Amino acid sequence: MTDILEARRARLDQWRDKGVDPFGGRFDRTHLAREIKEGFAELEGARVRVAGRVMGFRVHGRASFVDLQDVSGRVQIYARADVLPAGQYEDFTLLDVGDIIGAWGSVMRTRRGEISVQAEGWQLLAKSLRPLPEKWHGLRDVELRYRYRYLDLMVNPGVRDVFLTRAAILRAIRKFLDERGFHEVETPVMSPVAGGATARPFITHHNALDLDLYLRIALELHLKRLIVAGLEKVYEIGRVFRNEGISTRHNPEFTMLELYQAYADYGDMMELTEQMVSQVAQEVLGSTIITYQGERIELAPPWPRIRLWDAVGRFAGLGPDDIRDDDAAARVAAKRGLRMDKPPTKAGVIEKILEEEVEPHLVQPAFLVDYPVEMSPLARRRADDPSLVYRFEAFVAGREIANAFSELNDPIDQRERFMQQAAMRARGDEEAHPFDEDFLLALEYGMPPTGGLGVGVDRLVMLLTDSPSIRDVILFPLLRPRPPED
RNA sequence: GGGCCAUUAGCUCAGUGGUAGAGCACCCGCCUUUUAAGCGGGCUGUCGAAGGUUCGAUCCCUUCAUGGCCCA
Repeated sequence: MTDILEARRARLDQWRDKGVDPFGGRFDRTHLAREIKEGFAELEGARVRVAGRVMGFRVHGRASFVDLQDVSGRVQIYARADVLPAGQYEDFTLLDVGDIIGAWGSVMRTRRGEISVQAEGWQLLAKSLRPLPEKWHGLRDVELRYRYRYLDLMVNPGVRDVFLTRAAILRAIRKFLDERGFHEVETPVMSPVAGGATARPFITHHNALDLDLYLRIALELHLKRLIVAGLEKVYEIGRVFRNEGISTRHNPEFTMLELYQAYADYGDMMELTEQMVSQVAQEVLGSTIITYQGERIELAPPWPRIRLWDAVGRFAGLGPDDIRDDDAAARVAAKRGLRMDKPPTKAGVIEKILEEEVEPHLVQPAFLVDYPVEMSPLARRRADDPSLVYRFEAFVAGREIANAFSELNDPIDQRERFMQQAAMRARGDEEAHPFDEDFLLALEYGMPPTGGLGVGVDRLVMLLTDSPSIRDVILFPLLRPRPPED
């Protein structure tokens, strides 16, 4: 190991001795690798300037080949001693795999048909002092892939595609919403109360104010204040933080999209959701039909609306009367042997049954609608059945990808809901929604009827990139820190 | 939190109760259309950590660490 590092350092000194700065300045580039390959018919013979990392290096005596990788892909550099200016070929053979260079010359095709740039000159832009992972197998070790993601991206081509697709998805979402008159806003990450969802927050501390603050677990309550303010159509795409376990579906920090539309309701949100997801897929993948982990899924609207109690009845054989209140719920949980990690309240047991017995059946897109009020402290009650709220969750491939409701704008009902949640917290449910007096104050000024929607962006990206783990779509997933060894 | 699995060279992986291996990478030489270039020669180790069993442990046992998968 140290041999390789020493050899690279020696090479570095060699460049310096030659008067070459091994960490050069800017380089004017005219073409990306892909542009040269795709435009070869017009570019053949033309002079181009390319830059990138040396990923392969084949020396044949007085001629050499380099595979140069830039963000778009790879193009070969063909260097000949009798074409390059005096001395430059000899220097070229001193390159190492991993070095970053710029080169210029004419576009040509080799005898074997490889589109190449025949170098007429080149320069070193950055010396690499460490060996790259194995060129054929790439970086396989999952821990190393996450820990040294830059190497993963460098040598495993599919990984880069996933993250470029992620960027395209975010672009498509913003375009979709901007075209519909939504305003993108930014709200606090740190605040004295972490509400808008049921989850345990992270806590931090502001020194000058001597104040404990929570990292947000949702965007909801600040965005609704903006609806009170009259912005009418707002959205935020931002990081939220939940202090829970790590799994293939959970990372402690992840990205949520939330949007709120004044004078709309959850029915409008359903239409928006199915349109947005299918249009984003069409724009990014060129189709509304996707394959996720071997399942063929059609995302085009309309998606079926299934009442929650119908789904629970069909898949679990239970009705509202079986889980009428907390005591009944506890009996069902005991009878079914449900392993509850929270107290077996009505909300908790229904959530568990959905998770275990209903959601796995929802492979094709579907909306589960009309949730019990106990599960939804921020949603408006149904006019025809006050035990239910106007809420839906959208499922694709057995996973929740969106959650939405007609927002509760009655400050008196909202206060009662917060009090119910406080009671649940007193009974030991650490995830119950906190009481937020400041939010109630905003509601008391009057919030128009509003439809709100939350989308788990990482899960959407997983779906559209056929990724089995959330860590495959998060660039730097949380790992225990480990000091680098040398 | 529980179960199972993994951890051997920079990377990808074999392997054995008796002085540790391959390919890639790296170093030297040859080679002017190669592309997992080729040919010849060479170098590469705290076998995750600690303790135990043993004449002897990378291998067997225990604990721990990190990670993965499954369960909760």
